[in-house]
Amino acid sequence: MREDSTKNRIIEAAGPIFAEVGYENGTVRDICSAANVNVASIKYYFGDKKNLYLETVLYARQSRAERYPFPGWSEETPAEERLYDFVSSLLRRLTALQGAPWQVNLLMRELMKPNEACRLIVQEYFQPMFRGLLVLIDQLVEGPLKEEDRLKIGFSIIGQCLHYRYGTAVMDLMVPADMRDSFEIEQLADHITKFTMRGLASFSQQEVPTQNESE
Amino acid sequence: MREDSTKNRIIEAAGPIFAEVGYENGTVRDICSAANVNVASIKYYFGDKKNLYLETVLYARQSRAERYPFPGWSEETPAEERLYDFVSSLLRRLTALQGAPWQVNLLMRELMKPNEACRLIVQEYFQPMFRGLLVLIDQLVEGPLKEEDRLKIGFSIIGQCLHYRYGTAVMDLMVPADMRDSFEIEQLADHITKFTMRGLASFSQQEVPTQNESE
DNA sequence: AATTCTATTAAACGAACGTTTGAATGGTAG
DNA sequence: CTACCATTCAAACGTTCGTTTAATAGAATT
Repeated sequence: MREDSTKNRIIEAAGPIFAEVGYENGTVRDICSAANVNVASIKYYFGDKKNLYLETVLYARQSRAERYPFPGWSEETPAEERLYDFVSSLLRRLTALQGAPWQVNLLMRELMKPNEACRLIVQEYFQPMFRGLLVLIDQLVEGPLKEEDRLKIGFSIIGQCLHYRYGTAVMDLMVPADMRDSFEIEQLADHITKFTMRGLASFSQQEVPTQNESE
Repeated sequence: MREDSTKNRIIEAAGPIFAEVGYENGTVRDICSAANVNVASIKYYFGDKKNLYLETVLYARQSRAERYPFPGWSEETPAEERLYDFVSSLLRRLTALQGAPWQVNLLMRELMKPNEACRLIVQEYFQPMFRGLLVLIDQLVEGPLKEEDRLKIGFSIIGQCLHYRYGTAVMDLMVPADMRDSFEIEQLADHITKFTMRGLASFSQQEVPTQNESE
């Protein structure tokens, strides 16, 4: 799979192009030109452009999952440290503020299309991460959580992280150039961790509702 | 401007189309068909398609700023209530979880393009909101804040909100259907407000660095 | 050696797109 | 009535796109 076959060369050429300009703006001629293959190779190896795109997204997902695995903690790792590791890993995956590899850009592009078939693929990419986060949240909060609160807390955490990818326009506008040093991944992870640890405190002594008093 | 002129009819037809399928997938023929005008009208009124798109984005920005203005508070409004109002207004602007008017979708689409000229327009749309949020943060935190922390806190807040728009794929996947009732705007705003109020506590008794010990 | 399969190529096809043309329409002013 | 102007229209233009064809060369197989 890591070989220099023609099929792989096409995918590796298509990836950055699709990631940068999107599916409809990435022409097969550009891709084939970048891969040094004939345009007919698309039909020969992938059937059509749509399927080339699909295989490219699959390839991106797989290559991405192999890098930056979420850390495996030892038993006595403090919960706050785990949260920091999680946040910084996620930020690193998104490589906030700087050029991300095309795999990330492509997956992010897919994540925001509401009605595509590729969505399931992206969900496979995010769901395990999110489930891991939910487990982590349980460890951070003393006492049981309402399921909806677990989810909302999870969304609060990954929302803070993802914003450094989605909101680049806002970021670039609001953060002066001489302050970029304070927005490196370590410092962002530090902020989000502290902010979140405090935010979680609201739920630590929360009453868990009995089964009778449902809203 | 609110008249039923041909030009306006074209923009109002182009808006939902561009918002749903994007610039390159929205054809002038579809737009003109929806507006019941001839295709040549595009050139006649807008010059070309690119300019039609630009005017449509401008129109969306203007119509959107008029609705859902951020609330003006009285002097004695508690800071936490102001935060709740801000968050719920923002969420309402984004109309999380349900179909948003095309103006929002179009502006969101623009917000994520990193290299477009339209970006300045979107920044005009978001910058005042963000500046207002920074002022609010100052009121919520006792004592002075480092500028970078003000920004990070601001990003934490709008990150939590925007995620309910960007991350619809994750949301739809993780939130079971019978739990959607707990994800209405009021409850989301409630969660984010509480979560944020706690998170802000980390900064309330913070030491403000003297001018000498810069970074 | 003859045949078959795999891979690649130049060239063209048909469709869809943004754009443009040139005429027709209808109201208004001279 | 005539001339003028803004507006609308059907039709076509030129380009680009994804796709397909038919031919070719080499390797593998019989």
